[in-house]
Amino acid sequence: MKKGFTTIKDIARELKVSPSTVSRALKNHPDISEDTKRAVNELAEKLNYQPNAVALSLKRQRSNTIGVIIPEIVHYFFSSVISGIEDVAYEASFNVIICQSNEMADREKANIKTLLANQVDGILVSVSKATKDFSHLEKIKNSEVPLVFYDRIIPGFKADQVIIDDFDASYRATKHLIDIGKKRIAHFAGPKNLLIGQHRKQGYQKALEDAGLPVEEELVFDADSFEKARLAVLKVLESGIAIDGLFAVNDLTAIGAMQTLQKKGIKIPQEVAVVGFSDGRFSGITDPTLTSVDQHGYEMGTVATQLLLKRIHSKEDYPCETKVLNANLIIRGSSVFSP
Amino acid sequence: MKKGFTTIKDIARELKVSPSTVSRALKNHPDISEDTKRAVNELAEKLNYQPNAVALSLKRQRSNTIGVIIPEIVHYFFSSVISGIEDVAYEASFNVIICQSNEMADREKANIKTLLANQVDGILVSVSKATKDFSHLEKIKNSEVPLVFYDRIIPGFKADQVIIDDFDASYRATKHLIDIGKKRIAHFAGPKNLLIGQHRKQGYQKALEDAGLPVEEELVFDADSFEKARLAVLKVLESGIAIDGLFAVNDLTAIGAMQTLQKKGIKIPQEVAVVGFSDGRFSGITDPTLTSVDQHGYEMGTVATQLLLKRIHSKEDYPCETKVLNANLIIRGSSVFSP
DNA sequence: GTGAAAGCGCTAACAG
DNA sequence: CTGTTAGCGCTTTCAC
Repeated sequence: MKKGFTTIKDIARELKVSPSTVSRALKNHPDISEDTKRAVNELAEKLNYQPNAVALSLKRQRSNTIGVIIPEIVHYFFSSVISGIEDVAYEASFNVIICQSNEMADREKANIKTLLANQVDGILVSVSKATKDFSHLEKIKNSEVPLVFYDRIIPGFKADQVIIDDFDASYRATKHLIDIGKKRIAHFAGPKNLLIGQHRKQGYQKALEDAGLPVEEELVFDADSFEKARLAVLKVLESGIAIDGLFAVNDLTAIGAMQTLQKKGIKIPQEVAVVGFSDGRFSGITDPTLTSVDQHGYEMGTVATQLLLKRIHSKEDYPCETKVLNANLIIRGSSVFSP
Repeated sequence: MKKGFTTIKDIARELKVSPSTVSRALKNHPDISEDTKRAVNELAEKLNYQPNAVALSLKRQRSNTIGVIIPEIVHYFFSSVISGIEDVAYEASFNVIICQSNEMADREKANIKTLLANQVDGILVSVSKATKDFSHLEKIKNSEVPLVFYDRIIPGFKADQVIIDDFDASYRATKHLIDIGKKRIAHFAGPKNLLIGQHRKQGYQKALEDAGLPVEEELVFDADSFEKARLAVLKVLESGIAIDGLFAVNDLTAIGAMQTLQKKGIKIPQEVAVVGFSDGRFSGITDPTLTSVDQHGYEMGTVATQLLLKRIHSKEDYPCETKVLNANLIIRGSSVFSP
């Protein structure tokens, strides 16, 4: 393509030496005389020589590139994961090819095909919600290209993985509400069929249990969006269920709930304290600011990439690793102590 | 790398034909007999043959890959741009290599080097805030790799570009406030040295002018963040400047202002109507919801990529194009008509 | 200390 | 209809 890209041959021709000599000189091979080295490096500099990474990949049978499959890049959590991936990859001189599945199984499949065709040295995957059939992922395993799952894993699939301890995070979020003196804490829960929703609910219930508080199903509501939260709050208020705390499965839900509570004249955190689960960067701009679990997307990206690079660089096989990240509870205005 | 990747040679050997025959059969070349084609395709299928994209790139001198340099992926605007890029690239069977500059000039430079070394067929750039020296970008131009700027351009640099009409958007935002009956509209402005800030302020002023309203410098405040907005509002209130409308240079600023106004008992939009400029997805979750300019990041990504692909596929040179996208004003609760 | 040659996987011009 | 050959840019044995 682009004419004007200097190759090793160009340098060799000009200097009347062989391409192999140039190649060696450029990598400072001990066999080459100082004179030749100097001449080669000077000319390379002058002609702005750049090694052709594609030729190198073909030769070396490795591309110094890792592939990433991400459900949807526009979510703050995922973009921060990418940011972490990118940073670690950059440090290790690896490129990153990003593919979005847009939550479609077909697209995920096509992405994997592309990545494999491009000889990526490893693949990071967060599976799409629509993926039911895992044969394309099995195919990666068979191709001996290292594979690491992040966030959305496939239970039982043998591969390295990085996940968040949803149970623990929810436990701590709920415990925090208990610690500041709340006794009837509602939970706005996610879909029952998603692992993530189950774990968060279980953490909530365990915290109540451990504190000797009753675990009541009537305090758990099916609400995992801004709008559903509004409705759920209205339902709570109408039915006369008295609550003094709320742990929501995500931030948007928490924010929807806060707004509706406030509209009804309920003071936050004095009357009802609220804790969310971070999937955005909303927590700092609400009024009051929202206590929330920080999912550490960036860290997840770095850890997953480190796992992958380790696998790529290792000669022999070793057992799969699972890293469980602890999510931090960031305490903000919506749940400060208020006796 | 990965053993077990089937190559054309493997198929050829097994079928006792030459690699070229296999190559031709696979691309349905008319010269090849139906029998051979069938045999080849069947075996290819069976062995799960995938063409090696790296070898193809080397051969063809084009990689079917475009490089993207993005300041920071975690911003909603930028991640939505990527989403647009990705979608168009995917349709055209192009891969996308993403590099973050993290607003650092060095990193941007290194990224470009990597992209060129990887023989990308074109590059999309939004320049980092720190970039003062443009030699690395000039280098792209010299290398004959097509280059398209999106959002952050370099004035005077000859290349295709896609930008948003900040002036027009601000004009319409301000005009909207005037249309709903506001007469003393403040502007919370961005840094004076950034083009973007200048244009937004100019659009604001022109709208006032055209409506026959006085253009007062005392109504323009240096405030482009959540926190600065708080302080600016307090200043406004203390100084007794009466305002009934506010156009902020971005959403976070608008939200900070709204909250402070509300805390002081001022009703939005009845007493003061507020309009932001979207750089996030906050507008739907504030109370009231925030009227804001939608920057159409996704569209910017698609348009920029189309421009780039056109340039990549075109044989002859043609004059640089500049696409100016109109940003929509999305009217929400913070500025509904209230006589 | 340097060069020639082979080869990574694929294609295409040229032969037959 | 199919095979041979050369070559994309680079590295790396093997010779000298």
